[in-house]
Amino acid sequence: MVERISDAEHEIMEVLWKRSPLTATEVADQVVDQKGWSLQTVKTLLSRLAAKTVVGTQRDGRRFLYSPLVERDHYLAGVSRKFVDRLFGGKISPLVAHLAEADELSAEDISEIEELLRELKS
Amino acid sequence: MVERISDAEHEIMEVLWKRSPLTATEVADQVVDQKGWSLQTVKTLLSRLAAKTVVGTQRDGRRFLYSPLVERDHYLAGVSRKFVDRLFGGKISPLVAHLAEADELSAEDISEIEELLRELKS
DNA sequence: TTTAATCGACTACGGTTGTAAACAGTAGAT
DNA sequence: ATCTACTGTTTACAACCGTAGTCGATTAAA
Repeated sequence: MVERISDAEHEIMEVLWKRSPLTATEVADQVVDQKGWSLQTVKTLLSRLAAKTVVGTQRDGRRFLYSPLVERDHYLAGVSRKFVDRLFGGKISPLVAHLAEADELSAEDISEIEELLRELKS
Repeated sequence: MVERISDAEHEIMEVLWKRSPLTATEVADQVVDQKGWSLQTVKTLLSRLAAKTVVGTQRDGRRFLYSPLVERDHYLAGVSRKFVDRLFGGKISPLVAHLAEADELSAEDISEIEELLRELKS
């Protein structure tokens, strides 16, 4: 089971999943402006992620290089499962139905999903 | 925007969405065994939900009757949106793809979703 | 009418989260 | 050799969460 990752921590993970290893400052450069966080905040989040052993650290002189230790796919699969279980009794069709009802599905979404399903069946 | 509802609170909401209004004890009867909570815990959760104005209270003698003030559909739509936004860049097809890859989609799920999409397009 | 059961309100308390300041070590500049 | 800038570490702190004990009021029972 993958450790729980909070919302703010998840932002950091996304950065590292895009490219790694990175220093704290490099990570910060990609989120500070967008999220309005301070460098200190980013460092705290990185430490917490490291403590949870969901990112790994590698010394590079006086600083650390951070890299994800869990794969994005693996993590997403886990949280998706939990989400669908908790809110939709484990079935994804009600979720699709909900998004559909709320007009959250674009024509593009629809064709993409159809394509996916076609592949699945073949 | 609907107030944030925590996991434990959500359990309570599900009970109230099924039937309402209910007294605290009645709500508790439906979750205490299953979740291993005490009656006090249920009362606390109900109070917090009431404080968030996501359930309403109606005096009935010395006790309260609790009812949901937000519709389940509305709430689910909101959290689904947030979830898909945060983890999948707002697009649901990657979510479907994930569940599919993890073999989480049964043949039944697939046909249900196809049916949904057919309806959408008509 | 005294008592026992029941209600909601208030209090508690350790853990997590978001957000960061303060601090201490160190490498590089002067 | 000193100072400065940059690192990670430690500490902070309020809000939220899970989980519940306690307390004062009230009602139903005896």
